Amino acid sequence: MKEKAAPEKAVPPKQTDMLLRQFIGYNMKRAYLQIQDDMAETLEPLGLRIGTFSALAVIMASPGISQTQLSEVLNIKRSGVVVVVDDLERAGAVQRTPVQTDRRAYALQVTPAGKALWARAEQAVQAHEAALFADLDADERRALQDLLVRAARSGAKHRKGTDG
Amino acid sequence: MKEKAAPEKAVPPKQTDMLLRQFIGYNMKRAYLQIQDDMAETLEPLGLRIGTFSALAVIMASPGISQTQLSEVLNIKRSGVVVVVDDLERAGAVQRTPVQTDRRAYALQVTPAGKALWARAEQAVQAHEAALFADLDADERRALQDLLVRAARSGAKHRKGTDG
DNA sequence: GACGTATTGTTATGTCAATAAACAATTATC
DNA sequence: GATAATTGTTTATTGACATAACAATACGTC
Repeated sequence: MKEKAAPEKAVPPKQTDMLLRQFIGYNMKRAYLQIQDDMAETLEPLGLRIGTFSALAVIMASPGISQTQLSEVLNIKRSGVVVVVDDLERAGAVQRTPVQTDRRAYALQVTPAGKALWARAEQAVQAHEAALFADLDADERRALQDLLVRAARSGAKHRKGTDG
Repeated sequence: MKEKAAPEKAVPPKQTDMLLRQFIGYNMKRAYLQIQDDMAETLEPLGLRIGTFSALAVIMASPGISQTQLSEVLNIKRSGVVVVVDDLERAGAVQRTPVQTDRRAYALQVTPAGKALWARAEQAVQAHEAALFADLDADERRALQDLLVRAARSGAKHRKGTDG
């Protein structure tokens, strides 16, 4: 069920993605897609997707946050936040609370059920990452975290001049 | 032009994505999206997208490769390869060559123009990554590369059991 | 207080990359 | 030689976004 007829000369000894492996972007993409797929599988039984999981985390950490603020933290547009919050509200995990000082805005709150859901989700993802990165010891995992944060920062800084 | 009316109690001192920063997946996503956007900008003047750039690299490294094999290397479906190869062929960078032993398949070849294009693209992306990761020294970049490869491998291994 | 402007959340629509499903032509297998 | 599998392709669908317009509300200035 693998190679059969097709040109045998192709895909010889050496790796076919040799020329791509030199790039951080390529390796980052491969790692990211792997992790993302696994993460989605982990969250699915809890009724969460990556987007709703992330939003729930932010609202947990910042109760009363507005949808506009949430969109800035998550780096998506306000219109995108609507469907995410709709989803979380439909699941009973989050509530749109009126803001006294501004009747346009909602203050987002995590319900008790939402807090319980977050506890389960956080634990599930922690366990998942622990299993996923079993090959990396604690030091290596810390190093990876640090390098990823710095890479993102570096990208953001570099981007400042060209994204406007 | 940033925060104004909205609930001041929200987004207090601490980071609103505190609960997410513990996860490698979150930091990976942020870094990846940064890099991907920048990469697309770098390739655009050359008439390439990330997908076509990657395909060109693989065909460079494995002349005569078939579209099915290419789809396996790039981790996309055969139907997705069609548009990528169409694009590269339209640009005159790649050619679909008939295979003697199998009249269904094409052996993909990079044209002279395609080789020149690859040389320019490879150099552009190398320069781009050098600038993008200027904050990381050579050792750190190597370490990041290594950790990303191992993370992807770890994910793939972990996935073996659950993706069927 | 009244005016124009800005902001919040929302809806509708588009985009982009990728998948899924079906297909004709060809090849492999028994 | 009949049946099954494979290659590349087309068409339709998905998902996760962005864009653009909108009503309701708030702000800034006179």
